[in-house]
Amino acid sequence: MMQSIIATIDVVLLTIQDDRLCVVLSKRDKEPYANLDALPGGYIHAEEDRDSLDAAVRILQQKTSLIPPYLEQLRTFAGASRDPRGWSISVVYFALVNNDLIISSQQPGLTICPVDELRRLPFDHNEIIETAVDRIRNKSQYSSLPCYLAGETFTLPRLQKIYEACLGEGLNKVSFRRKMDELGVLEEIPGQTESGGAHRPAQVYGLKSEFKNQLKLLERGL
Amino acid sequence: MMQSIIATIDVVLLTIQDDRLCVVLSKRDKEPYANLDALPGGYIHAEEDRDSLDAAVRILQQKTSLIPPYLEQLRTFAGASRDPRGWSISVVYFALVNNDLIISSQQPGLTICPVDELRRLPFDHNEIIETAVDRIRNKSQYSSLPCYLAGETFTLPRLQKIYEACLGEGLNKVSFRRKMDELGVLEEIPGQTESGGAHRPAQVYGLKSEFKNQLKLLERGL
DNA sequence: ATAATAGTGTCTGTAAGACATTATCAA
DNA sequence: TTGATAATGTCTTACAGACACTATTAT
Repeated sequence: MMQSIIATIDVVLLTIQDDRLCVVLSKRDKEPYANLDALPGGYIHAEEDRDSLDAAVRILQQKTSLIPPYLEQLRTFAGASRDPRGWSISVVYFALVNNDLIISSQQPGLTICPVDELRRLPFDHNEIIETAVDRIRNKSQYSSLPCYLAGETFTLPRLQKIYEACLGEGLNKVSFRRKMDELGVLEEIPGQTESGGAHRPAQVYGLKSEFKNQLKLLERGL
Repeated sequence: MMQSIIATIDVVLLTIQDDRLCVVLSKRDKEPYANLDALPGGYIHAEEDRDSLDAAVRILQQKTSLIPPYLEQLRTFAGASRDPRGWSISVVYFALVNNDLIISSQQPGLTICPVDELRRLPFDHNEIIETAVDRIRNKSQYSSLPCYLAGETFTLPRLQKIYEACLGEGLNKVSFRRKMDELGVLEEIPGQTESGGAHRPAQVYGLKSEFKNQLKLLERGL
């Protein structure tokens, strides 16, 4: 005789705030752990979700009012002891979004917290976030992934800060620029510069349209 | 009202046969698709499996009589249309094993098939295997992963063939050996060589014991 | 002018691949 | 000896990081 298994989706939504990698938490409105901050999540709805990606998009939309520019499956966390309701499966998704979009979403109950300053979270959400941070660290080494954190337009110094926040270490400026050039996903926005103080203004770039929905990989890492 | 969701495990068990990357298929003993070859899989048993890894080990043991030296989660495939029984979640694991162990397991109903010669399989198992091949391709570039396909002892030319089968491309011998040296997971077995014909015999190596249960990563890939 | 950061040129050490040479076996 | 593969030495080229220099702004 089979006892029933709870099927849920959780999303690790990452963003950059003050040059730091942060995770977006949502205050839970139901038990268990009502009123505590946790990863945005919810049940899979077999009647309306065609697959788990569908479910992740729906849940993210409900909890954060956002459609992030990047969303992929992270991993599944499943077992008897991770949820007080019983044996549960959580298919976890991993999303990136520019901080400004979160602010402008005006969704109540959201908290943005640096990933290295998290307190104890409900369920196994700390472990899940660790896994997500490992993933972004890894992919940032050889792909255009962090560009999805940067918003529509950005300067190269800004993008380097984002890569550094993702990787958790400083990068060589010359090498970084060579690699971005090699990646070939950026396009200079002609004539547009950003003057951020008493110094030479920086050229503004955007993602080439063909890479807005497609990661580009490097042969050798950064 | 929630309709129930089927929770299963499938395992992509990969091995090397005749210098080719192969997947181990198991003849299904139940409907749907009874008597067809498919990935070894089964229901999660909430009463006896503590988590999904437990379930994968149990199912693999039942279907193949094997405990592979390497087992990790691959990805979850979930949706309404992948299984005729209804909305299903399959948490898929990815395992590596030396071919000799499969032979010696004597388990009936197993087929070993090159991954590039697969016919149409039940469910979304073709897509799942593709994902697994992508994974091994990727990890083989910068880790000791393929060593788990090599058995207890092996020569460097043999290991290079295995890496090449995983990567789907030839490798430079000198670079390969430098990288294996840099990885530092191998130990020469003193005095032991393998004479495979009318030529100089090759030195035999094994995995250092501290790496038998731990992947080692390269800073830069092969 | 000065300070501050953006952006680029150039040098150097390292690492990867290509090639060649030596080693060791069977026939 | 010959042929085959193992194993290693060495050369060349490419690339990553370091450093320095130029560019352009605000004050």
